[in-house]
Amino acid sequence: MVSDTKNKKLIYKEKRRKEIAENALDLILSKGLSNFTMDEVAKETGVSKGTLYLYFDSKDSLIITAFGILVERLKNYIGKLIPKETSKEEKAKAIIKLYSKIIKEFPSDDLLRLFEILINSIHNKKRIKELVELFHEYYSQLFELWSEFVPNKTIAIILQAMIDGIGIYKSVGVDFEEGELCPSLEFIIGKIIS
Amino acid sequence: MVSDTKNKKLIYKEKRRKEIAENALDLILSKGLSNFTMDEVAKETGVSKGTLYLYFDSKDSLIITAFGILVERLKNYIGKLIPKETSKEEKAKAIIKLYSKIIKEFPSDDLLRLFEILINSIHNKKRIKELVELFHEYYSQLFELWSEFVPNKTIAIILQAMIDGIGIYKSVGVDFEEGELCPSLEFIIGKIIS
Amino acid sequence: MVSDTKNKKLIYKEKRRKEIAENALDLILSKGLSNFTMDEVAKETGVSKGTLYLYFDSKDSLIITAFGILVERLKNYIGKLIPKETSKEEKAKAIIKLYSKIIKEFPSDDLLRLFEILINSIHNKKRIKELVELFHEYYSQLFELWSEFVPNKTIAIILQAMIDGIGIYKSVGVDFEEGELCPSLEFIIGKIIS
Amino acid sequence: MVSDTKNKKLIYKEKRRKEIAENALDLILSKGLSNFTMDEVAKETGVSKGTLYLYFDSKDSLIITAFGILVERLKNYIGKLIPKETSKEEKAKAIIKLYSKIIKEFPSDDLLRLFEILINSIHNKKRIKELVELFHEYYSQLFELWSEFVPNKTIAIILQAMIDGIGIYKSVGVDFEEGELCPSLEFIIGKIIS
DNA sequence: AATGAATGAGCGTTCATTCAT
DNA sequence: GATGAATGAACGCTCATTCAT
Repeated sequence: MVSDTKNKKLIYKEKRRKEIAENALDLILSKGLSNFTMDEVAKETGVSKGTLYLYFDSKDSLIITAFGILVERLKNYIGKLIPKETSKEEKAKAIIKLYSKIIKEFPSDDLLRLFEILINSIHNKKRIKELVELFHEYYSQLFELWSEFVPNKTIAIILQAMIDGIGIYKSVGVDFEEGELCPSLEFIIGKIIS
Repeated sequence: MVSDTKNKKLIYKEKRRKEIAENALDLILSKGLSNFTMDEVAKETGVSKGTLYLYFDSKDSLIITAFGILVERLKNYIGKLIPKETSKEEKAKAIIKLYSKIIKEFPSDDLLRLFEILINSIHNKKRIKELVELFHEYYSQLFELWSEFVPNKTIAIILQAMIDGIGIYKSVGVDFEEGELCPSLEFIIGKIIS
Repeated sequence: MVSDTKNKKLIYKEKRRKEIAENALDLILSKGLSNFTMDEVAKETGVSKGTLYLYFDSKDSLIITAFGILVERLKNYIGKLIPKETSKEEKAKAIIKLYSKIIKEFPSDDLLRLFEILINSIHNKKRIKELVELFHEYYSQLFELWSEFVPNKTIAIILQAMIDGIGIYKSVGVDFEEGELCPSLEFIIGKIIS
Repeated sequence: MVSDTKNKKLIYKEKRRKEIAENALDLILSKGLSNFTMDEVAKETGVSKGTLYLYFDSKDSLIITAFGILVERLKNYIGKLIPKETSKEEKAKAIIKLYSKIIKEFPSDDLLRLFEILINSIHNKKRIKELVELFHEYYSQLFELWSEFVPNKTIAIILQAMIDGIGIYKSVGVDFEEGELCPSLEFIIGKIIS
């Protein structure tokens, strides 16, 4: 019984933690990593600022948890889009379609903020270590996607880097010929997985 | 004579401006955009904080100037490596070699910080506008490199995005098989410009 | 009960706000509007500077609140002195006496500072708007005093302007024949309300 | 000869001093006493900031000199308007007209700034002493104007205080019935000098 | 467990004044 | 005599973190 109560409490606490982190993430996504404050997180969650420190040691650890949620979101987003086709040819087509879709929807603040958080944390040893671990969860899923079509994992990673590079380029104002982007992407991917 | 003295002063002033901006850039590169302060720039340059404002209107304009220097650095770095070969075939080989070199030297904090500054400035309308203009100077040079080998400019941009994407990936801790990276890159570029 | 606690807190908070504003007012009165700093207000109140900003959005809003207290003080001061006589003749005499008293007590820094704050805020659109609203509370009370004896409101205002003008003159060092001031005032008022 | 050169220099220096002070005054009139800077004075005069300190010991002494010029200006303005009529009756009418004119032209920033400078200097012992001396030059001229029509000097001062009070009231936003102001003023003055 | 008042170190910026040239 | 670069103390304001209740 006692352990039941304890369990309930733990579950409640975990729920609360997540709620806070989600609000933090929303703020990070909308205002940028270095423009969001603990005050706002507290206000958004409807608790006092002190309460945040019952669930998180520091702003840093809140950022890390928020980052984890972002990674989870992106994983789910991609997961749903991953082609289930069995024939290799159809799968190839589906992948091209998938990435065209992703790219079309850029600038996705989500992806950009993911890199913002990562890049901004490079001088924070402790933080970057934890973030990179979470980030791995996200990209390893993507690399697998390519694995069937390319000679080795490194090429898979490079292709994924290309996609993210395009996203960042779009976000920071590189001017793509809007109509040319998807066909060009298809052209490139086609060449490689052929 | 008078104009000589004036000229000397202007040159001196310009030199001072650059000195400050370079110190600012160093600090940005070493501590990150959101961790560097005017106090530190002053200390590093050996002047008082007030002096900085004789040369720059605001922290923002100092950041923009520092960014300009960074862009210039990257341009020079690339400029020196750009192949002068005339035969198309040799040029192709040279490009592959060039990018292998660039990638090998990553994680170059320079490139990463360039994107950090850009990404972090997205919520600052005035600043991002000026940064993007400077950024254009950098990447347009690169796009030209590819133009001979690809059907359109967009593909050139995508290839460059891929290179930058790899740089960012390396910087944030994606683990490339060190030995595989360059050959893989060559494989991809080869496929595309073939 | 809950609402009781809440109430207590609100009252406490309001008390604190007032305490801060009163200290600010004291400083304004003693050092002048453009010489008082948030640091001093904090020190005087015995709190940290940051705390001030829990109670006031800005220095401006603190000034406005302090000004409100000053207006209130002046209103109370005048309120107590306002004649309750019913016969018009007696009331006239009482008014003359009232103003003689006010003038005798000059230079009242209070009144002078009231105008200092107003005059110094003329280039601050937002602030002056709020100050003038508060100022109205003060002088409309005074104008009524005269209304019974003069043909129109404008004359009432002018008479009040005269009183304030004398106050300012005394404060800035115009040398009145001390013994002549009150009789002269009585002479003038007598002429007008006759 | 030597003394001639010296003289010339002195004259030149005095001219320069005045030029600087006039620019300072213009800035004070347009931006307010606590909003003008030595930088702006230098820029406006076309000299370096350091040069200002060859002509003035401090910002304070520049303010005092500028104040003197303002007083001079007001004296000239009034001087020109002072009635030269010989018959007492005509002179009375002329005075009423004169003050109607002055009041109509309010809010004259000039007069308001005169009081702003005075009021703001009350906590600056050295400065206020010098200002008051200059101020006397201005108002003593005005008091004489009334002297013929009133029983004593104090009443003359009070009437002048009334005029200045109206000016200040207008400047800080007291709402006069525009059409009523001059007739009311005439009514009051008429009553007193009758 | 939760609060929210309080802190205090730190930030970007301003400006009267000085002084080597 | 004139310069203008440099100073440095001060200012208003912010915010992650703490702690008594």
